[in-house]
Amino acid sequence: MDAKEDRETVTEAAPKTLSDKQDKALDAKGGAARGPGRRLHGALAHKLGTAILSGQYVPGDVLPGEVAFAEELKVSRSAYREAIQVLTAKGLVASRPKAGTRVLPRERWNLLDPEVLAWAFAGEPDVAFVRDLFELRSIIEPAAARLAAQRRSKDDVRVMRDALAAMRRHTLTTEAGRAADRDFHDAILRATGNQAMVVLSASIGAAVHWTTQFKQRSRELPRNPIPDHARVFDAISAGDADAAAEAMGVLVDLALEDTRTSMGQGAGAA
Amino acid sequence: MDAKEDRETVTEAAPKTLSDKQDKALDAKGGAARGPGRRLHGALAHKLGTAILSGQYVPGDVLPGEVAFAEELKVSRSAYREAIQVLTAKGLVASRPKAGTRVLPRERWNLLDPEVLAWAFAGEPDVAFVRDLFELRSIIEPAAARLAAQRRSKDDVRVMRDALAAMRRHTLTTEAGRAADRDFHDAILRATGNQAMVVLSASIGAAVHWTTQFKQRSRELPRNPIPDHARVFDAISAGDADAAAEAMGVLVDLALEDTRTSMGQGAGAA
DNA sequence: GTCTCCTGATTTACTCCGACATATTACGGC
DNA sequence: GCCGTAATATGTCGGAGTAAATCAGGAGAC
Repeated sequence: MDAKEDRETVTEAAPKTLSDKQDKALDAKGGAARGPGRRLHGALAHKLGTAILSGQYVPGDVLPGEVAFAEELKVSRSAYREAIQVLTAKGLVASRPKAGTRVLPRERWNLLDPEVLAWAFAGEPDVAFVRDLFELRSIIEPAAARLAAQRRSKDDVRVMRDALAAMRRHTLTTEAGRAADRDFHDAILRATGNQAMVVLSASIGAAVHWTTQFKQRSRELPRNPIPDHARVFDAISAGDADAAAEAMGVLVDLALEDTRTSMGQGAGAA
Repeated sequence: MDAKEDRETVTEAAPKTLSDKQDKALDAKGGAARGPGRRLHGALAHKLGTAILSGQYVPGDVLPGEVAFAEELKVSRSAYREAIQVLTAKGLVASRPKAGTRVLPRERWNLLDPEVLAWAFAGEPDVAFVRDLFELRSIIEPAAARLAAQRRSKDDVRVMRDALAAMRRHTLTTEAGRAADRDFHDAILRATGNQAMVVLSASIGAAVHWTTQFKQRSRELPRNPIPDHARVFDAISAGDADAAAEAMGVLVDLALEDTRTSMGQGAGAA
């Protein structure tokens, strides 16, 4: 019937046919919505993960017992336990018989896990953490650009060129433009031929994605980011390692500056 | 009575009082042993994780159905599912109703997760991957040393001095010495005051730990690593950022060289 | 008299089981 | 060729029983 109309909304598959009981229970608690492809335990993990990342539970806190908490959340123990296993796998909590499930110290958290990163940015982001991420980015990306300039294949260059063109067409104000931005940086990391770099790319890309959203939130971008990207592309394309590293360094610094001023509206960042 | 005698076997706490049925089932499959603090689903996740990391299952492969596989592994469906949730959280697999559980492409794997890293080094390590990790290390650690030189507190310096002293006492041939080595590098990462760095420290530290074991496996260390570390310490202690970065660069390069020659015995590394 | 070590009881997570609900794929009818 | 229907595997549920770690109590040594 109207299934076709729903399809026409394209892109992200909207939550459609849902079980009534479970979602009401979660929605009632103000928690994460559940959609297709998003199982109950996944939504639970999201809910609990954001609660921990937002400081609602601090390291050392011990969660209520399985039976009590599962009942409070209106889910079965199975679903609750599976959610806890997810959090355990990401280093957020640890459970032991008799001792209960307690939140681990922050340094045990896998903060570079893309999902944890998403949880960290679900609420108001920690300004200090964003600064740390950009600092990491300012170390990784110039080095990656240097390696990419030395090792890039024709195919890598083509992908980067396409991404750059897409960035020109749409701008960073559109989702398509931001996706192109991610593709551009991702292509550079991949061109290094280093698996570890590619994995970090997923994390850093996620972080950039979230911070970019915050930039957009406050006002129009004051500066055109295309020339910076073009300089990086030209250097990598020409195989000039030093120039690539330097251009990328400039790009990241400027991005950090933009983000800082956008976010600093609330907090007094120097 | 004889409990004391058991203690005298020292080092690794041997699995002692165990449930009989489960462990026999796992041992029979040649799988991961289960000990205190190691739950059944954790052991299962380890077993399946190593199977995936070792290439026993390749991306795109679909695992047997829940009921069939759980029965084959001699565990309940609950325990099996919880193990799968762990693998899902680390990006190794994804399950969908009717479609089954399939192994995701490598770029989706959270290779920087300490546990995944451990699984990767459980069997014969991939030489290319070790090279990638050292390349990442050669980017991160010098930059971290630079930041540490600028920001280190008195306390940081003290921890580093203690670790260095411990390295001198025990050598890298003992476990205590290797722990001191980890502490030293960890202290540097922490001294940067950057959370993201500290998290990476856990990953890189794990990687270094595993590769160091491989170095030990082949032969005595040909070179004394203390002077390299001492140079780094002196530079950081003196607050000389450039010297710290340079000394750390040398240290990592030499470590890579040692590892390469040790591992290259089998594979023909240039 | 105080402290340490051992032993036990209790609480909690862990594991297992069997059933039902739901989502997705694949087949067959229109 | 499109749409509805049925089959199948994952997802969710609730409860029962097991194993393990912590806390409290008591016996022994200093």
